[in-house]
Amino acid sequence: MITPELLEKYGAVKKSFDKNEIIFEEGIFPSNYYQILSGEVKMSNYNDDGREFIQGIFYKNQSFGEPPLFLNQKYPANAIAVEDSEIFLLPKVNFIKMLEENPKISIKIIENLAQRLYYKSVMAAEISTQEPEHRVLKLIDHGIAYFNFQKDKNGYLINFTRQQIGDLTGLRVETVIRTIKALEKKGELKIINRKVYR
Amino acid sequence: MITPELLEKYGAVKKSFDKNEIIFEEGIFPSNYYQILSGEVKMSNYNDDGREFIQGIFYKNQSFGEPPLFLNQKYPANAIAVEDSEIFLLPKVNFIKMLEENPKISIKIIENLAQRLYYKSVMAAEISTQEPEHRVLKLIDHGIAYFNFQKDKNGYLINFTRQQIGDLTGLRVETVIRTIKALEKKGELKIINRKVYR
DNA sequence: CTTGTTTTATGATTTAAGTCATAAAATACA
DNA sequence: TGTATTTTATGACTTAAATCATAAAACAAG
Repeated sequence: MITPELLEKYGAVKKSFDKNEIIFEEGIFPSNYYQILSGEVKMSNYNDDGREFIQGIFYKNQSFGEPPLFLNQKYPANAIAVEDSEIFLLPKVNFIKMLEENPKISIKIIENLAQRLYYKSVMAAEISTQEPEHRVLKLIDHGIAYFNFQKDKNGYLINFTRQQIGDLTGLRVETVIRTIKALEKKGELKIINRKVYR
Repeated sequence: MITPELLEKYGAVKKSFDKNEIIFEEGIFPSNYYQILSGEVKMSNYNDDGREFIQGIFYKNQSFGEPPLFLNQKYPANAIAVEDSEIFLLPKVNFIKMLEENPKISIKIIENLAQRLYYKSVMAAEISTQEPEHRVLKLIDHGIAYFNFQKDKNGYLINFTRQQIGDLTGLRVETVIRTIKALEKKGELKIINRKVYR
C-alpha cells in the first residue's frame, strides 16, 4: 500500500467503478498502477465454456495488476469490481518515476509480490494434489490470515459465497456445498443460518 | 540474476549439491538467498500420499526461494537439485544490506517475482479449469518462452519427462502419455523416438 | 410489497481422469 | 558389460467430482 498523498503527488486520479464493472481485461497491455481506495475487486479468468477461475480478491488499500505492468506483457486475467469501488489510477510512467525517486517503495512492492506468490504457491499445490475438503480448508485458513474476515462469538465469518469458494479452489458449487457440510459434520467449521464460521 | 562479483562482494559462498540432494525443506525458515551457478533445481510439494507437485524448475543464473525470505515465513515447498548443481548462498542480512545499497537490484527482484507470479497465474487458471490437452500445451508453450528448450530441425525439444509434465500440471503420468499422443495425432506436436517436439 | 435474481440445497446420473496391472525400451551405474 | 532403475506405453476398471435437474430460501431492486 502506497499512501494516497504520494500517489496524488505523482498524478494518480480517483476513478469510480460500479459493481460488476470491468476495470481492465485479459489480453490488453497495462498502462496504470491500480490501488483500491474503497470497495472490492476480483481478478479472474474465464475458460472457453464460461467457467470462472478467481485469481485473487482484493480489498481497501491493496493494489493489483502490477506483474504485467513491470513485464510489458498482456494482462493474464480480468479485473472486475465486486462492489461499487473507488480506485486510484497512476499512469505507468509516473509510477516508474515514483519508484526511482523512492527506493523504499520498491521494498513494499517486493513484499507485496512475495506475499501473492506465496499464496499462489500454496493454492497451486492444493488445487493439483489435494482433495476438496483439504482445498477448502486451506483457502479458508489463508483467508483468515490475509482476507478481511471478521471474528465474532461464533468464530471467523467466512464472507465468501459457495460459488466464490469454488471459483478460488477449482471446484463446482455443488461440490463446495457438499464439502462444507462434510467439514461441519467433522467439526472443522460451523454453519449458522447458511453462513460459514471457522 | 545478480552478478557473481556483487554476490561475492557481499559474502556469498558457492555450495555444491548432488543430484536429488535437498537444498532446503518445506516448513523451515529461510536464511539465505539462492542463485544457481550451474545445474538445475526444482521446488516441489508432496501431499500426504506422496504425490508431487512441482512449483517450478530453475536453471543457471536463476534465483529461487525469495518470497519467504522477504516475508519471514516458512518455506511452502522443498528445493531439490535435479542435477548436480553449484549454488551461491548469500546470508539474509548481507542480502538485505546489498538491496539497500543497490536500489537497482530491487527492480531486478521485482521483475523476477513479477515473472513468476505471471507464470503461476496462467498455470493456476489452466489447472483448475482446463482439460489435459490445453494444460499440457500451455505448459509447453510457456516452457519454450521461459525454460531453456533448444530448437533444432524438428522444432523445440521439450526436455521434460512425462512425469515432470504431470507434476507441473497436476496430471498423472498415464494421462500425460495419452494426452501427448492425442496432441501428436492432432498435429500439435511431434514425437520422435519418445522425445517430444513442438 | 412484489417480483426477479442469487444463493444454498439435494438427489440421480455421467464421465473423464485416476488407478491398477503389466511390460518393453531406454538409461544409469557399479 | 551386465544389472538395476527410470521412463514410456497400453489395456481394463474404478471412482470422485462434474453434470443435470429441480427447488426452497434469501436477498436485491423497483
